[in-house]
Amino acid sequence: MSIQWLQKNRTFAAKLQNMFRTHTCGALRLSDAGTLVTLSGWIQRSRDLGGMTFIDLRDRYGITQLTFNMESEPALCEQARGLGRETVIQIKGTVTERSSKNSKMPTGDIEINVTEIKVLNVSKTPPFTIEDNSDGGDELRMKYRYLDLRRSVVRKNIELRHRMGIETRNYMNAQDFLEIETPYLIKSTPEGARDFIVPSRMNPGEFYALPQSPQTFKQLLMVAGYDRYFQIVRCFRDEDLRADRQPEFTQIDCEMAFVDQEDILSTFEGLVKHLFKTVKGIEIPSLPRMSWAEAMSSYGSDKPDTRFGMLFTDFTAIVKGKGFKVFDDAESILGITVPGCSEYSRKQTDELIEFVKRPQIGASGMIYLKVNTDGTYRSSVDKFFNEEALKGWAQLANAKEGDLILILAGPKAKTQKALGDLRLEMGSRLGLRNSENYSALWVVDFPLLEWDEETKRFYAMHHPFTAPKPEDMQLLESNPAAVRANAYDLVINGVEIGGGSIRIHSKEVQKKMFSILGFTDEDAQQQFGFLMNAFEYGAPPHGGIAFGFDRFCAVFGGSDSIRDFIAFPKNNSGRDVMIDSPAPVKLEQLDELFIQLKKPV
RNA sequence: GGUUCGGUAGUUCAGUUGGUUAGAAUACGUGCCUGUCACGCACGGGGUCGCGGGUUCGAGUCCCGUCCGGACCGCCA
Repeated sequence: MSIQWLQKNRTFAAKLQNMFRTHTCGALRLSDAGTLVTLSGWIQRSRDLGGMTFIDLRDRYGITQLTFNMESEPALCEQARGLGRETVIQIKGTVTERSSKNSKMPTGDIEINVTEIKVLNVSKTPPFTIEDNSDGGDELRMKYRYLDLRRSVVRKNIELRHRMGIETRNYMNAQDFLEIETPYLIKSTPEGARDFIVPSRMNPGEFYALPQSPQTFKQLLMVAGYDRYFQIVRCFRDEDLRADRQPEFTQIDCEMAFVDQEDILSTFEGLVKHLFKTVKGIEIPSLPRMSWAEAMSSYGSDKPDTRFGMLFTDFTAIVKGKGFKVFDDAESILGITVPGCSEYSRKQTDELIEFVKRPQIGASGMIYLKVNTDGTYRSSVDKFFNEEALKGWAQLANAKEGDLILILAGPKAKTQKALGDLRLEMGSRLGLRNSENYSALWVVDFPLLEWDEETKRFYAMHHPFTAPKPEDMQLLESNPAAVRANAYDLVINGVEIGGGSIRIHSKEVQKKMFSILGFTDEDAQQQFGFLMNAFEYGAPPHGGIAFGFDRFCAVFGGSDSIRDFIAFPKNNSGRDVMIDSPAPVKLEQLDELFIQLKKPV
């Protein structure tokens, strides 16, 4: 698919010819036999058979086999034998049909009978092999990322990212969106993630911040009348990292004016479908919508993996108060029905108990019910519940003979999360999370606010510019926690790919929002006065969405980690091990910035 | 801030209950080989077992500390 896409979209091959090459290493076919060609590339590997030597010459486009014959060209053959891996060479020769073809290679029908070799640059022996199954570990591959990028598996990811970017721009352009750049040196704001800060030499003691997103700027563009904006833009967050989180990452950032939630969802459902179709060649059905409340109660997550079932069953009503203390003390008793696993051994169920008790999951235990194929029931709480009670559980959970019911009990939110993790684990164990299958949906009707016990205040679940649903507006004073927002997330295969909302466009509502979030009027004015003032000059109703571009690419590439979709990513500790950053700076540099370190490092 | 797994040849890894000279594969070097394509065969070089301390007659192996890397929790509007 990658090659087809490139052929369809490039005119490069025709323009390629120059002194270094007439063709790429992926271009030649049997129909080119007899042509005199010049190729340049890297030596992937050579095979010396004594009488003759084969070299695999590699570039971005593929691999072409070169042959050297001891009988006809002994000097050239000797020279070829002496060339090490990753040497850069330029050769001239004739395209020849192979006597033994290799059907595994696109160029496998031909080889180049070489008449001239020019070594353009030699290479040290690379620290790991430049192959699909490289022998290099992650750390080494990152240190020599320029070598890692030569591997076709990584290159395909980078190409995928390029196609995603181009097709995004194609779609957005066709929909009359303008791509507009916004500044990277902006101002630190208290809400949300920690900012990366940048000292200002010309304004001693003052600092820029790198944007976590262009949020306020895109809203100001709406006020300015640029009613369809997008940008593929770098964003920065100084928080701890994960396989799917980098300190700098890329968003497809979008905003529209004179729209409601429906308009936004349908516009960007179009983008999602366009990308699936043009990049993956898949026609996906219309995206289902699920309320946040349903996602939490049925999947225990606001980003449900809907590639498989195992929805939650709430057992609380039928098992609580029957004399089993664990259940009687629990706020919520929830379970999933795992199909076809009633034969699980004691060892296997113990393993699952171990799994849910890990501190990261945090359940205090797990109860199971095996609905055996002979119609009997076997549970870990047989002492407390008779056969008839267990039968009731199975009925409630819609369990068939041969199924295994796994039940967790405890505080509601914690139990939902733990069971959600267990559900994903069971999905993985049963092979139901194939990265080639796609299940995308919108999660809608998020709560506007989230209460934080530690700081005893509300936080915006999405961000403080999100508009409450008009019908919930009256609850804003009386019961803020119950207010739902016109906010939505795009979820694909259990990964949060995008999120957005309808924004507040009235100064009064925005002021009220800040006051609920604990801002004084002065703070709000100081931090976000520029936005609220702008709202006084005819701000249109507007809303938008942003997609995590790296994650989008990773999901399309079938990977959990975004690192291989970023040319030069950082490691778990935010370090670039190739250039060795971050790094100390000279004292003179700090002096210029009027910065003094607490302790000399 | 926390949990957890790992660090041994250039590289990926094995190394049993603490016990003789730390192994394999691959890469690298040398030689042989005319249809290979992960070519094959033979030979060879290659080690501060992350670092520091401790226990012990004896530590790659056990203990403590520390550094580095991976995954995760907290965090990430």
